[in-house]
Amino acid sequence: MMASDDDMGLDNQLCFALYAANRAVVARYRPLLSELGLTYPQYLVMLVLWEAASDGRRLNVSDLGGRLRLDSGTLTPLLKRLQQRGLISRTRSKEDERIVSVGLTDAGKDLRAQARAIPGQLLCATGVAPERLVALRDELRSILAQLESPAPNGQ
Amino acid sequence: MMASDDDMGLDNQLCFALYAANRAVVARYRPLLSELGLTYPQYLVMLVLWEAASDGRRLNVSDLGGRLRLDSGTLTPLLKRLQQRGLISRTRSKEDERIVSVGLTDAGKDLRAQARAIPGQLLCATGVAPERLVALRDELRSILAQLESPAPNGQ
DNA sequence: AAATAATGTATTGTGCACAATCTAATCACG
DNA sequence: CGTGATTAGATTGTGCACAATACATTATTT
Repeated sequence: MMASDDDMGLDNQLCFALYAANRAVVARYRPLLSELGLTYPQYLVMLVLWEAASDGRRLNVSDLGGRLRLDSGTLTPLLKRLQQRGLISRTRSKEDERIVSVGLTDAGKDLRAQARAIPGQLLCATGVAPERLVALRDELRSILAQLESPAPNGQ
Repeated sequence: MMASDDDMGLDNQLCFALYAANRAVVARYRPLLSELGLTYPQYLVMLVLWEAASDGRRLNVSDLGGRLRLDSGTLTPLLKRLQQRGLISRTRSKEDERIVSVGLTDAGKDLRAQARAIPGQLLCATGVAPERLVALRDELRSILAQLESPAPNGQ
């Protein structure tokens, strides 16, 4: 299968669109999250914790990493900052001292109420119909799944 | 217009899909670009420079920033690293000493031949039909344009 | 011409991402 | 038990991103 310059064009255009759109979304969130004292990755961590907390669950660092596809090199300092801000607690498991369990403090739980107002504003800012956003989400998930699957597809 | 929890769901899912898909694409590029001694953002800069060089043009730092939506705080150190690797030249304009003009060295031009092989492999790795990728690109561009437009759309 | 403003880039500081390495704790097995 | 392998996090180092600031150069104003 030959790679043409047209391939190069589409691939590069798609890569840049993905790269730029993601940063544009983050940029739109930034001032809103700044009011909560959160960065965008911190917000994503909080979303996962809020969801788990609604079932009364705590999560390990590796659970968070699995959900967000982030490793300990990213999560450890991020979680320490959330802890310093009093939003989460980090405790070593008594059963297995290697494991660090992460849970929300009362302040962390309370922050959810303020965060509720944010997503609607962003959906609006995209100026795209919800059903197209659903389709977009599904396409991105499909690509994500493909890229995460092993298949380096020799040749 | 009320924001429901469903809104929160879609928005968060879309944000995460965008965030994760972008990083997954970058991760797929990484080993390929590593053979060229480039990072992903450096590769994007080189793409812009390769395109300009085909017309014999040099670009200012602000031109690169406009294309890639990056500011000098990101570009200056990135360009210095490309210069250290001998891929680009950075020269102050004689007419206006504030301006730094960026152009490709011979080594930088030669690297394009090696880079040609890369995009095809990535298109293949997505496992998605080209026409769907075109549609995805256009959706992302549309969102990007909306988010970059001023319209905070009061209320 | 002198003062002021605007422009283009550079610098500094914070916070991701991720590779590579390290450490400590658990597990597997003889 | 003890040895080695595995696992979960933490640490270190590099390179983006971006806000804020600084700096030098050019343009504008008076």
